[in-house]
Amino acid sequence: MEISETTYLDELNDVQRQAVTCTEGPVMVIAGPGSGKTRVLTYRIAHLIHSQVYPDQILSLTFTNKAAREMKERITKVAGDSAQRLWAGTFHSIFARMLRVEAKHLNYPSNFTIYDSDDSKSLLGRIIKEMHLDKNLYPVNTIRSRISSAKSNLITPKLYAADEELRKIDRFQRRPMVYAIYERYVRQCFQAGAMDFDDLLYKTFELFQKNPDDVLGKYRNRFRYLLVDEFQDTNFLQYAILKKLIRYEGSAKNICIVGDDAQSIYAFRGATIDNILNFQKDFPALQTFKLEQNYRSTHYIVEAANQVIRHNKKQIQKSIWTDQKSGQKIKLIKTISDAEEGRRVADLIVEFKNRNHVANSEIAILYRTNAQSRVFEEYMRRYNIPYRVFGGLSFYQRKEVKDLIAYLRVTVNQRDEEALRRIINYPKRGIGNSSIDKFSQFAAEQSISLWDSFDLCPASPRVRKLVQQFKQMITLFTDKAEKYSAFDTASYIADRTGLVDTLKTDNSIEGLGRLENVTALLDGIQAFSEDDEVETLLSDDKSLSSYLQTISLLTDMDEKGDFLDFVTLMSVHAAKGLEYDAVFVVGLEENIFPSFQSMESADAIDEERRLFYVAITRARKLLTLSFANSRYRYGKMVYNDRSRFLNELSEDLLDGVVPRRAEQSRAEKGYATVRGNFEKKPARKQTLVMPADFVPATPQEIQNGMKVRHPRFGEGKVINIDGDNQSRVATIFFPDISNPRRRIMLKFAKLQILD
DNA sequence: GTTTCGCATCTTTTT
DNA sequence: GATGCGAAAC
Repeated sequence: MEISETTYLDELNDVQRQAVTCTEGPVMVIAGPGSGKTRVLTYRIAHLIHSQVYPDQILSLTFTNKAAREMKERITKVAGDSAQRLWAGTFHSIFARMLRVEAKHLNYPSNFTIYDSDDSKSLLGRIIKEMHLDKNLYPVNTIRSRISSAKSNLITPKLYAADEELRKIDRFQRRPMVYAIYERYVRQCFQAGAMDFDDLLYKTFELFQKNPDDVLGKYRNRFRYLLVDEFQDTNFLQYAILKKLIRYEGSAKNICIVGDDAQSIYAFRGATIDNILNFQKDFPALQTFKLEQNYRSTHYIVEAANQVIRHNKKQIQKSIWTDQKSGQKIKLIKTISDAEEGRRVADLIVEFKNRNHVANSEIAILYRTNAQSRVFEEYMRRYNIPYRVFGGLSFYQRKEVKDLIAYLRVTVNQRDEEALRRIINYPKRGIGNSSIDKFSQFAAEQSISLWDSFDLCPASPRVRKLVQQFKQMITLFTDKAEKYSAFDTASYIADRTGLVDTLKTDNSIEGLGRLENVTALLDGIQAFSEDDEVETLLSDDKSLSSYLQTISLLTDMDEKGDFLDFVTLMSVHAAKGLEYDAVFVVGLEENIFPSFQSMESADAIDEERRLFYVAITRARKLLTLSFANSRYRYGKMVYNDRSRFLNELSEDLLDGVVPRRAEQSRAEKGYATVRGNFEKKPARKQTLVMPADFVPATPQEIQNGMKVRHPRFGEGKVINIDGDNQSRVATIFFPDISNPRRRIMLKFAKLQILD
């Protein structure tokens, strides 16, 4: 049953209605928190369908599966079942779906494997090892993000190798071989018939670039209307793909982007605000709408959000307001320890529930890092409050689940080296590391896959026999997968490999849990195989290969369980787009929120502030902020000052306040502020505090022999200068640190001249 | 080839 | 505090 047009348009305010009905040409909607953004997006799509646009001509891109699913559901309510044919999904899932169809244009198999970040990391680790590079100089995480950002900026290995700027930075960081690692990583992924998360975007661009007529043309014709949610979180590559699809000669340029620069919290992984700025240039006929009325939160909460975000200079001008009552003041809680913080929050949750009779599902605890969840879990258990932790280890990342999935992956794609290595000797079958290394080396020399080396590489009769047995088993699985359903194949594999039997012999509590997880995985596969309701990447494709591609893009946010009543525990990042009656933002301390990694750059602090802005605007009625004087980190006690963000709130909004001035900072009292445990010197001079009016010296100002101060390393003396202009590098001696001779690239350093 | 133990590192945030 | 890796023992 559909709702008539007049009805749904009546549910919108003036600006919202304009944003919905202005369907032709480029449109930008700047949407403050709680301003009805989702409503605008869904009604806009519904309106298009009402205006005789076919649902499958509409492409709607979001960042999470959950957002996409909700949107589809809501549109179906307004526009009827035909909305199911809408193309709505995450960038990654929509493009994976296209790539599956178009794989042959890229010389990839359509059942290509999607490498998750663990796969990428283990592949990179192996490459670094094989190249005999020092893993301390080449940490996988750093290398991975370097490669990821190269891909996100459309820099191929070739371009990377030729890019003097990039190479110079790498050399400066004593990692001159990054380009070679990148080249090899890309080659191995291709060899394995695998794409990583970035490839799903990168290869889509490449696909469009290389096949402008037959492929790109097809999708241009199909998608007449584009919608992009959370546009502030798109990166260069995502925007490049969007432009391919919509910005061409003769295009109607029906693209609608929705976003909020104040909620941009993914700059760390390449999202760039430039996209919003460029959008106005790339689409001159742009019409802009600003949604500024907040319908979600009480006045106090909206005001707090405004006060905080005001400290960020770079912003699109807008003023968020609400006509709601003041509501309850914001609770501010100070505790002596992290455990105490857990207890107080649990107390308040009980109190809030008793007083207001709200469901658990209306309550959320939000923290900066997933590791902070532990104390809260403990107290939720102790108080018998049902809760659920999102983030952290997801279901599909658990060892036993990954093992079975690895078998399935190899069954579908034998070249999938990450999966193959995981299971070739699990359960134990006598094929150890030295044998695998031999095969692997041979494979590299011959440029063939590890799997193919099993037949070609010379080996002892014993190893040969074992490997052939393994190979036959997998081939048998592959045959099964072609004849039987994904579920039948998977159960057969779980049985035949002895995975389930191994787990059954373990009667410990954890062992039982593991068995349960494998059973749950099999249940999931069954649901996928047999249940039409379960969403798949390609709606009609129930193959094992389709299953694997589908789950590799799921996160535990996407698990069901909406019907259960639990308190939500999650990171602030994960909470974006969600809302709750009562929100507890915890751990508001320097070095945590804002994170210590952000301390040295003003831009990073601004991003932390936007993150805090996102956190507080999740609350509808009650917002509670808390911080602890001490907490355990890596099993060590650390002491942090209250977060600077708390000082950006005016006292008249706060309740239960610790008077700010009375709360003398530890640094003022002369204590050394312990920042994690990475610098072990206990009584370090307070060189970390830079004067408020501090302006960093320009690279040219720094001269040999000068005394300078570095925000992290303290005072030091310049003992050498080399390079010029942009690549001017100083060698500075910092007596206060463990490794006192440092080479500092002046372009990046924030030095203060002391002479 | 397999197991065990000690050590280092980890924690930012996610598709 | 947990995990994962490498060296050394088995």
